[in-house]
Amino acid sequence: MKINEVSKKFNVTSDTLRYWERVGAIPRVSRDQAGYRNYDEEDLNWVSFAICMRDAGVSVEYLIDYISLFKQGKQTVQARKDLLNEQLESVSERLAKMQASYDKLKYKVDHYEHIDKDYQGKMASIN
Amino acid sequence: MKINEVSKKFNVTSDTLRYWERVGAIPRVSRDQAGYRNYDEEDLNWVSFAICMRDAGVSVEYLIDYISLFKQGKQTVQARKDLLNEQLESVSERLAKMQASYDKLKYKVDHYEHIDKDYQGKMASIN
DNA sequence: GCTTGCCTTAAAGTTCACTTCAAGGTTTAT
DNA sequence: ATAAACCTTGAAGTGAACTTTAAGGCAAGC
Repeated sequence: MKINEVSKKFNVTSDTLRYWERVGAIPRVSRDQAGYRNYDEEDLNWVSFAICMRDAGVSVEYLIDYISLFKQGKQTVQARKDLLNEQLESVSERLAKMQASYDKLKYKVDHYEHIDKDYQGKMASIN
Repeated sequence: MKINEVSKKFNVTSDTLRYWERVGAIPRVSRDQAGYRNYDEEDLNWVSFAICMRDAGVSVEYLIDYISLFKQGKQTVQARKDLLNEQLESVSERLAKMQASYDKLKYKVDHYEHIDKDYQGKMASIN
C-alpha cells in the first residue's frame, strides 16, 4: 500500500506518516524498487496504533520510547506493558478531567436561559 | 486577590493568568494603586471558566472570541450561547473519540499476555 | 516523448500555548 | 534602610507536533 492510500485509509496526512516514521513513532516502512514506501499489514497496524495513541492524547515522545523498546526485541515485553499501563493511567485521568469540565460547561449552557432575565454585571458568574 | 494567590487557588501559573488577560481570553482585571492586578469575584469566575474550557480542550482562540462577544454586551447573548453549544459539541466528540481510543488500548493491554507466548513477528498486530 | 501526478529527502517554517527575560517599581520583614 | 519577595510591561524564547519548501526521481496516460 502506498503512502497516499494509507493517508486516505486512516485520514491522516502523508506528511504526518513520514514525520512519525522519521522521528521513530512507528518502525521504518520498507521501500519498493523505486524507493517508495510500501506499507504491509504490520506497518498498517503500527499506523493504526499510533493514531489510537495520539487520539487518546499520548505524546509522540511516548510512542518513540515504545517503538524503541519494541526494536530491542522480546526481552522488553514487560517494559512495554509497563509503559502502556502508565500511559493508560494518565489517559484515564485526562478523560475524567475532561468529562468533569464538559459536565460543568454543559450545566452552565443548560442553565444559561436565566441570563436573559439578568443584567450584564451578573453574567460573569455563569460566564 | 493578588495574582499569586489566584495562581495558587486555581493551580495555574501567574504567567498563564497574565497571558490569558493579555490575549483577551479573560476580561481585563483592574489594578490597585500600585498597578497590581486585583482579582474580584467576577474575575475569579472568568479564570475558573477559562480553566474549565481549556481542560475540556477548547482553544484559547475560542475563549478570545467568547470574551470579545461578552465585551459587546447583552445583544450578543444568543451568539455566545451558540458559540458555547458549538464548542460543547466538539468537546463531546473529542471525548467520545478519546474514550474509544482508550477502550481500544485497554483491550490491547488486557490481552497483551498472549504476546509472551507469541514470537516477535506477530507482535505488531497487537503492538 | 512528454506532461501530470505521485513519490523521495533534508531542512526550514508554522502554529499553539505558553514561558522566560529584561528592566524596572512596590511592599514587607528585619 | 535595605534586602527579599512580590508586582508590572513588552518582547523574545521554547517545545510539541506537525507542515511546507526545495530539488529532484519515477510512472501512467495521451
